[in-house]
Formats: sequence, C-alpha cells, structure tokens
Amino acid sequence: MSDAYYLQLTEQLRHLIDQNAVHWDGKLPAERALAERFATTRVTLRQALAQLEGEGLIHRSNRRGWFISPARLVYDPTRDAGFNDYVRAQGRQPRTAVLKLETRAHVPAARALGLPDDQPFHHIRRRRYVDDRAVLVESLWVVPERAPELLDIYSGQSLWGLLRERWGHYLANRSIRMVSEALLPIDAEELLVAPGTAGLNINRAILDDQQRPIEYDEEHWLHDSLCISVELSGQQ
Amino acid sequence: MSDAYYLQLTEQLRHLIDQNAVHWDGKLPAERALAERFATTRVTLRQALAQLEGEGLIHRSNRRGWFISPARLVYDPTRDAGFNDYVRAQGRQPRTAVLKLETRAHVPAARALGLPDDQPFHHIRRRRYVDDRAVLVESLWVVPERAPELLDIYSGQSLWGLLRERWGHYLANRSIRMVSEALLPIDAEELLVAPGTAGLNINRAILDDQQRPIEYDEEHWLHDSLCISVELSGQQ
DNA sequence: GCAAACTTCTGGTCTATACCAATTAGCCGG
DNA sequence: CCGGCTAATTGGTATAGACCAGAAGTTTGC
Repeated sequence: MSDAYYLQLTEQLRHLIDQNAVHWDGKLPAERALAERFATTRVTLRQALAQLEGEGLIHRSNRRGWFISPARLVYDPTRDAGFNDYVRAQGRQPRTAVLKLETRAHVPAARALGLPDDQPFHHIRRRRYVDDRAVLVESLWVVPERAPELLDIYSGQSLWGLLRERWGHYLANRSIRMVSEALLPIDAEELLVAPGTAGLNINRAILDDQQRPIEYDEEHWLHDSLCISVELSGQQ
Repeated sequence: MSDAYYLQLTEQLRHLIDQNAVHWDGKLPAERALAERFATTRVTLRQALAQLEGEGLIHRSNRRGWFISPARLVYDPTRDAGFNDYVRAQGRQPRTAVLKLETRAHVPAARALGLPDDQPFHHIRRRRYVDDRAVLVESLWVVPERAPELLDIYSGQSLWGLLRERWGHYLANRSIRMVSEALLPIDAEELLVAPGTAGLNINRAILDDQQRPIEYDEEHWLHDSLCISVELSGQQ
C-alpha cells in the first residue's frame, strides 16, 4: 500500500523541494530529467508530482513546467475587505486584469438574485493576480439599475468600493456557496493551467439593506492558492 | 486544446451517466470494459474518469469500482447545528463510527487553543457517514477540565450536544480554517479511498463565552461530498 | 446448510515508447 | 542591438501491455 513507488517518490521530491527551493527560483527540473534521476518513467514521476499538486505544494503553469507554490492567501468570505486590501494586508502584491465588459442576460445570476431569467446585467469578467501569479478568474453580474454607467467607468478597481462610494450601496445580505471543482477548459486557459486542474468555486449573491438585489458573482480559484478563514464570536 | 480525446471521452461518459444512472445502481462498468467500448486504453480512460472525479460527479470506492456521487451535503460552518441534525434536515441518513478514544498531548491542538505543547487532551477520532457512504474522518481534542469523564460516556453522539447538556458549555468563539488537500494514506484508508484523493480539510478552534479553550478539531472530507454555504445579513 | 477455500474480476501501479504543440533558447540578419 | 526565424526542449496526450493485491463471486468440503 504505502510502499507504492510513486509515494516514495513523493517524499523524495518533498525533501528536494524543502532543501533547494532557494536555488531554483521555484522551478523544478524538467520531468524527463527528474524521471531519469529517480530511475523511473515520466508516467510514474507525473503521478508523484500530481500527488504534490493535490496537496498544494507545487503547481504547473501552462506548458512551462512545475513550480513551487507560494503560501496560500488567507481569505475571510464573511468580511467585506476587497481583494486588493486583504492581499496587501498579507504583504503581497495584487493585480487585476479586466477581460470583458458587456451588458447581457445571465440565467444563473437572475436565479440567484430572484430576478426574471431575461433580466440584463452589467457583466464584468476579470482575472486577479497575487505577486504576478494568476490565482482566480471571476465574473460579476451587477443589476444595471444599481450602477447605470458602471461599464463606462470601470477599469479594474474595487467594485465594492465603487458601489459604496459612487452609488451609496451597502452590501448587507450575502449568500455564499463554495464547492471544489475541476477547472473547465475555458477557465483553465485564462489561468494558464491545464484543464481539469483542481479549483475552488465561490459564488456570492448580494442584496442591500432593503433586500434589493445588487450583484452576483462567480469566482474560480486555483485550489492551492487559498485558505478560507472564518472568525466568529458571540453567537450560539 | 479542447480536442484532446480524453476530454471528448469525459463528455461521452457524462452523457452515459446522465442517461443510465438508474440502471446501474450507481456503479459504472469496469474500466477495461469502458476502455474497450470507447476504443482506447485504460490509461486514457482513467484520465477521463479522473476529470469527472475532480468535478465531483463520480468517485471510486477502494478497489471496488467507480460510482456516481450523491448530491453534496450543504453545510454552514457558521451555524451550530450538529452533523446529525443537518444531515437529517436534508433528508439523509447520518451515522458515526468511533475509531479511537484516548487521552494524550497534541501539539497542533495546543497551539490552536493557546495552551502549552504538553497539554493533554481527550482525543476522539470518528468516521461519519451519509447514507452509508463514509464522507469524513475527524479528530477532536477536548480540554479534559471541561469534560472530565468524556471518554467513559462517549459513544458516537453529538459532542456539542453533550458539552452543552452535561457540562453546560456554550461554544461562543470559533476560529475556522478550510483548505483543499490530498488525503494522506492514513486518512484515505479510513475513508476507503485511494491515497491522494482530493479532500477538504476543516479545522476549528472553539472557546466558550469566557474565552476559555474548549476543543479543537480537524475534519477531512471527501471533496465531492460537501458544499459550503454561508448566509450573512445585517453587517457591513 | 454453512463456512472455508479457491477462482475471477477489478482497480492500482508500473514500464517503455511515441508524437504533438507550445514554449523557450539560440541563431541569424539587418 | 534588436527583431524575426529556426531548432531544441518541455509538458500534454496517447498506445500497448504487464503484474499485483484486494474484493467479489463461486465452488468445495464438512
């Protein structure tokens, strides 16, 4: 059982990573080189790498190779700090790239917010980075009545900040769902990873303090870049 | 890109599952049979199955075969409903098996609760089922002063209920952490799955309303059996 | 009639090899 | 020195076959 060779390989690779992380600038040697070094085939070697990938210790970027994964970002979905804020609070560098801006209907968003299926939304799709590594892609669907000229002025800043400062919306009621997933080819491509890479899907439906629907969003995170943390007190 | 054969296979298997789920009692045909049916090798076929496994659509049990995964259990870590309660509330059957009862020190628990490293705990290890499928193993470390004779009377019931009713402890402050993981061989074995299977690790440190440490626990869930759901209102 | 022993089937692991496409590195010419 | 082309490298995908150990089903023996 535990004597499977690929599991031994996993341990050896783990040590290799612990000891020499500095020298490599985070990149592991090529698969063929590692396979030869450990006297095995690429298939078995890849099985060991996949194990470490599942643990979140390493990841692969597109076809460029295997890299040591940076520390996970700690994220509390119950708090209202924006992405930029909590990334910086952890001493790291956030970045956002806007991929799409359009206005159209979207059934899942409508359903989540209790609106008719043909309700149009301002749709923003963006990719977000931590220290120049793409860690998530997300789509946001904002009810146009709440932020009419959103698409004209949006350029990657904090959406919640914008909603609060420009339109005076306070996000009072949130319904959050999280499930593990395998990234679909389309999401995987935008994150520069292989299709089927493990991910974490986070959906949010947000209403204001008068129960009016504001926005719905879907985030697709790389599974190894996130640590959900929730602090609760006082209730029972 | 998307024309990889294993991805086409994934789609065909998906349809197969959608259409015939009833006939199979949830079990898919043998890998060799499927490989022949789709005119490919087991290696490629398994790659397609792994994709569906990552999505949470199917899973494998031990060496018995591939099975269609039941619906995910919806779980709100911010609420205090016990496992038995919320499983039943979703029309399903909970079950608990106690794997170990002992008293000993445990450094991670001590650290999480702010106690000295050699602090002894009542340690309970248990496996929990939904509709007779093992979905998680967990270890709990309870501060002995809060529940002295716990190990003598514990037999699989709700721990929180016991703490509340017998010792009058109210769980007021919780610190929860969730990260994706690959199940270690020891946890995988207890869940009857292959080592490296994707899992979700949930840790909790719990104090009472006077900030006294009560317990710390580590849960290891099968990734496909859980949907985290959080409902928040009123705050900003 | 039932438990033990045996056989078959199944997934888990592994070897060896091959081709493709994307990336990267190197070369070359302007 | 820079930009564009080419060749080498790399990960992604796939074939074909093999052995093992655990699970399941069948037969045997009492």
